[in-house]
Amino acid sequence: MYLSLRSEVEDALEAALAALDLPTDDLGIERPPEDVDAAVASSVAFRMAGEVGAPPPKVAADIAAETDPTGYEYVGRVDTQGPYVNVFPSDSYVAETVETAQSEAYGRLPDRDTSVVVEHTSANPTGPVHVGRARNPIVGDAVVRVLDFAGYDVDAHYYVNDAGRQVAVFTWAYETFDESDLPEPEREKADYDLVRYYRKGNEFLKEGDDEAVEAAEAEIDAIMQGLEDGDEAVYERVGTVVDTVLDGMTETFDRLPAEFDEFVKETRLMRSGATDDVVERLRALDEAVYEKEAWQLDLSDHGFDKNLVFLRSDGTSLYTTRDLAHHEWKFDNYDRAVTVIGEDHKLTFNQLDQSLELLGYDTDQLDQVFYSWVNLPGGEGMSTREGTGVDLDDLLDEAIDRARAEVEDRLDDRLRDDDLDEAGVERIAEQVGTGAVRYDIVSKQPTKSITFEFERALDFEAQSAPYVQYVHARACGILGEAADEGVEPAESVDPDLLDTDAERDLLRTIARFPAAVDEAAAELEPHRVATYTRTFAEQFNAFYRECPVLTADDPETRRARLALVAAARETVGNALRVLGVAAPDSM
RNA sequence: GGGCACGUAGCUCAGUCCGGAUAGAGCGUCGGACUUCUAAUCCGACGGUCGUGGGUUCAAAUCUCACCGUGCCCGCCA
Repeated sequence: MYLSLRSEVEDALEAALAALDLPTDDLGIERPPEDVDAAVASSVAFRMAGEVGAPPPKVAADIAAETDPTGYEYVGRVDTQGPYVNVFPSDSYVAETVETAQSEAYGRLPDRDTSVVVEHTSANPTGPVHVGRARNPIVGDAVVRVLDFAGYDVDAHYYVNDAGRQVAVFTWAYETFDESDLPEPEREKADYDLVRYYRKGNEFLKEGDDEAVEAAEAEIDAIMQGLEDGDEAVYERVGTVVDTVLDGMTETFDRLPAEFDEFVKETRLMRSGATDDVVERLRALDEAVYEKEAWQLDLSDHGFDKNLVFLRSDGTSLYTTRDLAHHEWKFDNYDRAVTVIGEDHKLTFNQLDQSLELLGYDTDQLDQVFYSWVNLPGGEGMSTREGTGVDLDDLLDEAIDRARAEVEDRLDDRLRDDDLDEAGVERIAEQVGTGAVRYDIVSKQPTKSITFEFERALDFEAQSAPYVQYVHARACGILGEAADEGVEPAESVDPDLLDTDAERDLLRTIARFPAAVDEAAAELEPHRVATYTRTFAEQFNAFYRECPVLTADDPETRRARLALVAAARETVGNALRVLGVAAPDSM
């Protein structure tokens, strides 16, 4: 609705400016500050003041006078406040917003007939997911949801690194060490079970005596070579380790939840011949050089100091080589490809982008979302290999425990009489606990680094998931109560019935939701939706305070407000779904 | 040394892409509101040289340049 209003305002302003013989290329359309009542505003008068030779307020008044709302569906009154031209929405804007927002699909944008593959997480399958890695599935899954909601046809992919050196080390370690030499696993789960071998192996390679390490390295190299040569037995050995660990990790991702449509293995691109094929084409490029027995791309003419090695001197491919084949495959199968990836991969990714361009691809179809690392207080990093950091499973457990304690605490002085049983307590604890962790991460700009603080992530008060979830629960509560009393939301609403500031502010915020989705999708910034939910919650709470619904003075107002509550519930419910945060019916 | 990112209140963050209305929240501190649709809520007070300095502009947190600080990267690892 807001998007339509905005484009109508553009048309109306353009027409007014043209009628005044003024340029129409810069309309200065913006959203006014919260304490200004207009829905859309323009600072165009500043820009025209010089041209016209009159002070901005005078110019604004002239433009406003020339702007004719008739013929526009959503443009109501046009007014000025000093140098600003302010546009107020029409009655049908109000009525239509309340009506359309009551639909389950509110905010979902029309199909764009465009397929997008979103690759995210793609963490090495080497062990339990720790909090440092958690930013990727959380942001990645939110990007998937935002794009889906914005009308794209989205597939979520996890690119499995099953051909790298680390996996070879892992396979060797798994086959070499005996369980009796390992510590107890921290959890009864496949990834915790197997990571013990990986850690033991790395420790051995670091501290074992030279001769033994050399022998181990030879075995590891043999595994790498086996993969490169297409040795089925080696694929199978590696696959056993990778699949087992990945199953454990997937269980953790499911808790968030972060869901994948497909796990694409690197080895698939080796076995299919795609990697060899791209190597041939890379070698044929003008930028290809053969130095120190390794094939590389000299990208210095394209702004890269460092050569990109794509074939080792022993003839094996590198991660980036396989990733080039991987991206060619994406280009063949999708209209767009988005990768959510840590900023430490930025250089490599830019080289990959450049290489794809040299291979003749249109890399405008390729987008990346880079995120910064998550650190522990005190500047300590997190490492699977060394076993430092906070496991995501532990964080989620703790979050749910705290949420459960919170629900139980509130049980006694709970006003609402809805017979909350044990399953209900558990349901709320999981929705709130998991939601809090997820929201804490998804609500921040990915480019900013995060210092992970347990207490802050699990603060259930304002600016957290529970704060927003509570709004949804409150709306559900009112609607449930109304249904019990046999009161139905109004099907069509007389805008005059919703004319307090609180009602109008809430309505305007509801109307803006599709625009928020559109912007978040365009910029690949799901945190914008989180920012939106926060504003939304504030507006709803103001409405809740100011406007009694069930005890409103007359039946028409009651039903009109109820319709507004229904619209609010769908809006905040869908906003939470876009973020991947549960929307509880009660709390 | 070079490249990229970040720097907004004591702390955690929006706002920066696309320059415009007194720079907004939350946490913390202090003071208030539950016989009224759920107090995981709300209201109020206190708190800011938007890292520093220059430039562009009628107008700069936002654009631009320099500098400072922090992080990441600069491997025949991923």
